[in-house]
Amino acid sequence: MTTIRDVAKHANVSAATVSRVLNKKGYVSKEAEEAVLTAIKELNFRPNAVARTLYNKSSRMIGLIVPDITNPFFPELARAVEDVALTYGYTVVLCNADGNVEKEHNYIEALKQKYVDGIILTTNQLSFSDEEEVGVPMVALDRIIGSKIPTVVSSNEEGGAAAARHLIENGCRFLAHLRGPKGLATAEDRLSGFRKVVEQSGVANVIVEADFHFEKSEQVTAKLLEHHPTIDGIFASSDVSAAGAIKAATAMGKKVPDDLQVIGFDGIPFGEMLVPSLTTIAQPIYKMGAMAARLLIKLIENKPLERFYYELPTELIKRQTTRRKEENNE
Amino acid sequence: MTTIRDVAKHANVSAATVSRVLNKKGYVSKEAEEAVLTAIKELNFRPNAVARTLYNKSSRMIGLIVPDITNPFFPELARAVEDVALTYGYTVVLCNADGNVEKEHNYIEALKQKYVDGIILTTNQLSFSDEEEVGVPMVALDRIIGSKIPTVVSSNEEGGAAAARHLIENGCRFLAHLRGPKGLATAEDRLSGFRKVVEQSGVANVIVEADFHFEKSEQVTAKLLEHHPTIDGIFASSDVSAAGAIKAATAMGKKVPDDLQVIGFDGIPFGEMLVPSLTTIAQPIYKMGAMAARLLIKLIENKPLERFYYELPTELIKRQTTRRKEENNE
DNA sequence: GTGAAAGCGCTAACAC
DNA sequence: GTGTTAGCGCTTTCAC
Repeated sequence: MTTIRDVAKHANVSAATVSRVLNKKGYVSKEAEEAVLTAIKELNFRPNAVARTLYNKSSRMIGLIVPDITNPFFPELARAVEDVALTYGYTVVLCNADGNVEKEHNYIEALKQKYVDGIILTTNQLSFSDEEEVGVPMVALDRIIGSKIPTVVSSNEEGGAAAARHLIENGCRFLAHLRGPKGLATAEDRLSGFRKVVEQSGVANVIVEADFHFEKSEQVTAKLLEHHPTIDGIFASSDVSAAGAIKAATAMGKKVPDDLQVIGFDGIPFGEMLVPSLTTIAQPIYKMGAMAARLLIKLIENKPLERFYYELPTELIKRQTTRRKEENNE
Repeated sequence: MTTIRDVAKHANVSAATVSRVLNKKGYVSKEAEEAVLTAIKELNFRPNAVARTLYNKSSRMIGLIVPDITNPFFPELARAVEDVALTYGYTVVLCNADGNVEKEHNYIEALKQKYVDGIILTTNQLSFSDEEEVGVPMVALDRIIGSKIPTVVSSNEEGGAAAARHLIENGCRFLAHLRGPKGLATAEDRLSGFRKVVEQSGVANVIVEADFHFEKSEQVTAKLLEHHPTIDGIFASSDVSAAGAIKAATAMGKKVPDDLQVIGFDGIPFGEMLVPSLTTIAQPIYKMGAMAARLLIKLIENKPLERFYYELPTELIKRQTTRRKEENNE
């Protein structure tokens, strides 16, 4: 491995001078600079990032802690984070914490020991009190952790409301909501938006737990439709959950959207690939990830944040699993 | 930050002794050890990973370079790599190279500068001659890079053959293959397996490019079915591609599997969520990732590898997009 | 058994 | 402008 001292010798200057031209800091004469530059080329020198990190206490790495990259919501988020990180010269360390508090803690410790400059958390659990000083810049993504930690979410409550509105406007008269995990703020908000609209309009409704989970949604929907055959609209709290509902309904001989309309939540690419394609409340997933990354980098660089809470709008994407009922029009 | 010297002072020993107990290396008296251990507890000392890395030239990190984590084949692979890495005390740095040679090179350089212990490559391109010394342990995953780099793939050719066989056995008489990107070994192998079976059995067939891509598959299938309305079986080179084919066929009024049978390749969870659920040639994705990670760690630890080429079997998973044609039975 | 000292490769005071 | 030096926090010879 060639070091800064090798370069220095080769260019007949001192290590300090080489460091100066590398970091474009301090005065260096034109001649010295050129000598160093050519020496660097000739020796194919690359500065050792670890030595730099040790001195600077900054690794230009950020940690991204997700519950499970296998959950189709997260790859796009991760991609956005990575893209922005790359732009600013950071690399990202991926951690799957499975919503496990201990695993998450261990990751945070391990990341700190590596001098990561910041951490993006998209975890299920509140794994530590927000007041507790973590000692490293953090931002929360798609999860609300505490008032001290900058947060990026989408408008889950309004999204839930929009979903209910859409089904009702389409003529549905008995709605079901396949809700997400209890205690998870995003799931609670979607439920709350749904509930408000449904109560206001006086439409019959049931709410059941489905945990964002495909098989569980399938099972739960099967039972639900058995007990309440007149359900004609389902709002699933994730697109994967919606797919489970559609599968169960189809297996029982119900036609989507004719007998039963279904709307999901998330807007992952997979919804478009279903037949019929899935109507959904889309979150701006990539934007959320990118924004979280940008906020984190601002935090790292001690730049001022305008706010600590960013709520990005969701959008109703009408596709084929919902349709205005003709017979209800005059 | 508390350092090894703080601990040393607190325990009335030298830094060297602390280091010895930290690494369980060299002789340390029982008393000294205990004193150090309690000092560590009391001061809540955590060794600085970067300082260690600088000295040891090993970061206990591995780089994972994928084309795009957003492609649903890769999250499971990444998860497997991360799980195994965690088991052995490694963390993983995620890099999306977009099949871009330059990006990939930059990543490799950046990773080396960080003293990563090894790299797993799942890239589209051969980005450098295999002979060229990269200077860091590497393994290739789902891609064949060169004879010197240990490789993990699944049996793509046999999988392609099995797909063709399945369609033919089911009574299809005119097959189409939506092939993957030209020049990509896995895609070529699937094609080659398909072709062998089809030629041997003398079944009519067409081959078109679809690039593993949903929209492209949809468009290409629409054209294909227009020109060749009697096509009754499609082998798509990825599950996403199969979804595109199904969508196009359905849009044209064809019923799957009655009018047209479709089989995919990959075995990603998404295939099960489709209605009808997707018959596919499943790769053992998690296993492949886990094996690659284990091989890499062996390489890192200078343990002997049994082989340099591991081909894991694919498996036909029969679901609802294919079905034996009754009218063809006697 | 244990400590002093050197050094991993880099940066930043502080001289000159 | 440039070099010398100390030091980031750890590990490891080499004395004792």
